[in-house]
Amino acid sequence: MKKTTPDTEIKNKIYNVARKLFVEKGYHRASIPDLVRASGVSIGAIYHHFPSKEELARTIHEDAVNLFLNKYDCYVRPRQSGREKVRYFVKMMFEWADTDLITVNYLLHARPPEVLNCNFTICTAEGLEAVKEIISCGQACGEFKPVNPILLAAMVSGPIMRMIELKTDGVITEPLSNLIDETAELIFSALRA
Amino acid sequence: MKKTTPDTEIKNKIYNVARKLFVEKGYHRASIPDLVRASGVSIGAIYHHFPSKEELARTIHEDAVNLFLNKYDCYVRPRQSGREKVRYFVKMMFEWADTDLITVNYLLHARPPEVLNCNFTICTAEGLEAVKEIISCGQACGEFKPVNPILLAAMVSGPIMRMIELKTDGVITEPLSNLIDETAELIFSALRA
Amino acid sequence: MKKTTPDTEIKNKIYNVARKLFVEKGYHRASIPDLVRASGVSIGAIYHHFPSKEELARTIHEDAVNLFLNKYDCYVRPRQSGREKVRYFVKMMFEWADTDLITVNYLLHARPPEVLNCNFTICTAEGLEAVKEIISCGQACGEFKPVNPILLAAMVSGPIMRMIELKTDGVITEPLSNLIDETAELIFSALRA
Amino acid sequence: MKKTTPDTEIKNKIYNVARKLFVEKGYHRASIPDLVRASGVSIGAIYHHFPSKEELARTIHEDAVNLFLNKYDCYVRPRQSGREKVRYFVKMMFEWADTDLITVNYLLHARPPEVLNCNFTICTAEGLEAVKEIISCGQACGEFKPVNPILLAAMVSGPIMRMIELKTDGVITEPLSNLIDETAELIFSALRA
DNA sequence: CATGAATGAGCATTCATTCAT
DNA sequence: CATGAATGAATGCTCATTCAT
Repeated sequence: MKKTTPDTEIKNKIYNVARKLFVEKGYHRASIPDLVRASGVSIGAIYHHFPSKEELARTIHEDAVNLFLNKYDCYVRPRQSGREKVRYFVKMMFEWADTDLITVNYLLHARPPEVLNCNFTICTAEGLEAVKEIISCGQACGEFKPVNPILLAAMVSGPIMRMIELKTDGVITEPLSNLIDETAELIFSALRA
Repeated sequence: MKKTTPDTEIKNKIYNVARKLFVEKGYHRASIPDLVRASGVSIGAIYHHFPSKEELARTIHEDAVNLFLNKYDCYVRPRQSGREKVRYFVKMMFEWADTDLITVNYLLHARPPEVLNCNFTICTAEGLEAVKEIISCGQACGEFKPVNPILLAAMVSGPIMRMIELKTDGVITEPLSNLIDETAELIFSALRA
Repeated sequence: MKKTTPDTEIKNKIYNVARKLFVEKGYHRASIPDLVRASGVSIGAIYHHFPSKEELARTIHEDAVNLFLNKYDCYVRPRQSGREKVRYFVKMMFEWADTDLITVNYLLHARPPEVLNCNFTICTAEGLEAVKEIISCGQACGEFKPVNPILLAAMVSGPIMRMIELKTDGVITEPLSNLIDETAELIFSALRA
Repeated sequence: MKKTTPDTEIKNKIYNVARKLFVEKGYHRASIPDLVRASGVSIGAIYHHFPSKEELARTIHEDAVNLFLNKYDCYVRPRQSGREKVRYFVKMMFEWADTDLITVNYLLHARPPEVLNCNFTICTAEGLEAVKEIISCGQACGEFKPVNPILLAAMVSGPIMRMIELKTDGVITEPLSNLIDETAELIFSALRA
């Protein structure tokens, strides 16, 4: 994994505050002056560490994607059955959301297409690939229904994303990790052949 | 249903172009000059018909919400079983998305909370109520699993939203209406007791 | 006296509301939309009766000037002595201010130079002439001090304007007409030889 | 005295040009682009140094008020008799007007009430207090007539303001300082018991 | 006569970015 | 490395005015 994450203290400050603001207010409403205010760092310092606001956003985004892919490799890929992969995918996302809702929301909602030229959410590009891999594994061994795989992918990612949104919006108040098994089971009961 | 939709030709032009741009570029990136360019209407005309950009967005948003609620009342509420309600909800959303993807996406993604003071997506506020109504109906008669209703709600709305996103992103190319039965069945198999 | 004052009901409405707003908010802050709001008259009607906002202001201003000159001719000019002229000038202004503070303030403060190309306050142009006439009359017959007439003019107009300002600002609450004799006497005691 | 006056060169430039334009054209007609044109400073620089046009005006205004109050404390307050106070007040204002007509006119005419929330001219608020102090001192020791003090105040401030206006309008061409004694004497002859 | 939709120049302000210190 | 003064394009919006009805 390419390490893009900042290492000096001040760079870290900028990075973290930026991620928070981008999620809270959206990329366009989070201005450099906002960032300066919220971080206590100078304009100059921001432009010293990042070539532009857009590049700062891209860095944050790519780090989140890489984190996602890493987590996926660790948590999900090693599982043998489709059912287990689904369970661990839910577990991975819910625990991550409990730990760092900001990053997860960035991944889900920062709507990079508006900002960057890439178009990534968990179910698009690399994200979509991950979920499709779960599906094709489950379908290959006859564990999942032999229907349109895109549809099954939506059955996996859709509820997970919704749950995280509902957590973010305060509709769900308990930790998502309490709901891992129930959610995974429900999703699995839709997929199972 | 309160009719907020514009009636003069030019007001309509502004309204439609605005909705399109707000979805395509997001509220903040869709500037008034953009709107002027895209619609051929003058700045003054926009402000003659709508008191502000924000109010224009709010009008569009409320119209979409009202449309959703109306459709829900017509399509979904009259169905007797939970299964039928789910099927007609999927049908309603997929056919709507095929007919007017812009409005549906506005509803799903325009993220009005950034802009407006309301916070509505199909699964929040009125939208959430609609889906919860489906769930509680299905649970009341023992048709659906007696688990956390929020979770079941996410199992309904999540996949639908995902499918519409995938259609928007071009991952799905066929009309969503081709996938109504399959999707509804899949969702139902997750919910069923 | 050239009669510029409007005669139709609607023209009158525009005229009176405009004068009020020009004094209250100043010419530049009193917008045509404000005028429409405050008068209930349509934009079109305003432009039907007056060629432009500036011309409307000029009309109002010239009427006020003409009114001033007429009043001067009636009240002040016929007086024989400087003392009487001063007394009647004070009387004229104070009674006018009690009756129609708006017009008087327009005359004093609308600062037409900002707006129009004329530069008139009671003590400039025609206004100045009036006061200078009082002074030269009083000086000619040895009633007033033989000092710089401009200075004496300032001694007449300055206190009168100040009193009207203080009335407008609410510092003086009683009718100015109660103060006519006292004021005139005070001014006269400064001028008298 | 709180020092609000700017200290960097560019801030000074903005400040001085703004004061000049506000007096010449009035607050509302003096636009930021005008300011940019007249000062050679960029828009950004203006907003870097002052949070808004209104705050810029308020700063200028408050500085002028403070300057007035300081001058009053130095020149007028130490005088013992009412006559001397009047003389020094005239002297202070006339010399100030000769030196910096712009600031004095700002104080007299910028009509901040339209803009700001304070309502200060020499004879209102702090200004009025200053003149009233002169009056009450003179009345206390029987030097001035025992009439309505507001009236006496108008006899002091009115002619002074008129003279400065006449100087500004070009009616008076010689330095006002030539007229100090004559003016003070005239005013005093009105006040004296 | 009267209306009000339409126009577009102009305004106050924000913001990403540069660069001299 | 770090600062923050300076820039000016771009934005949302207001307003005097025109003109078809």
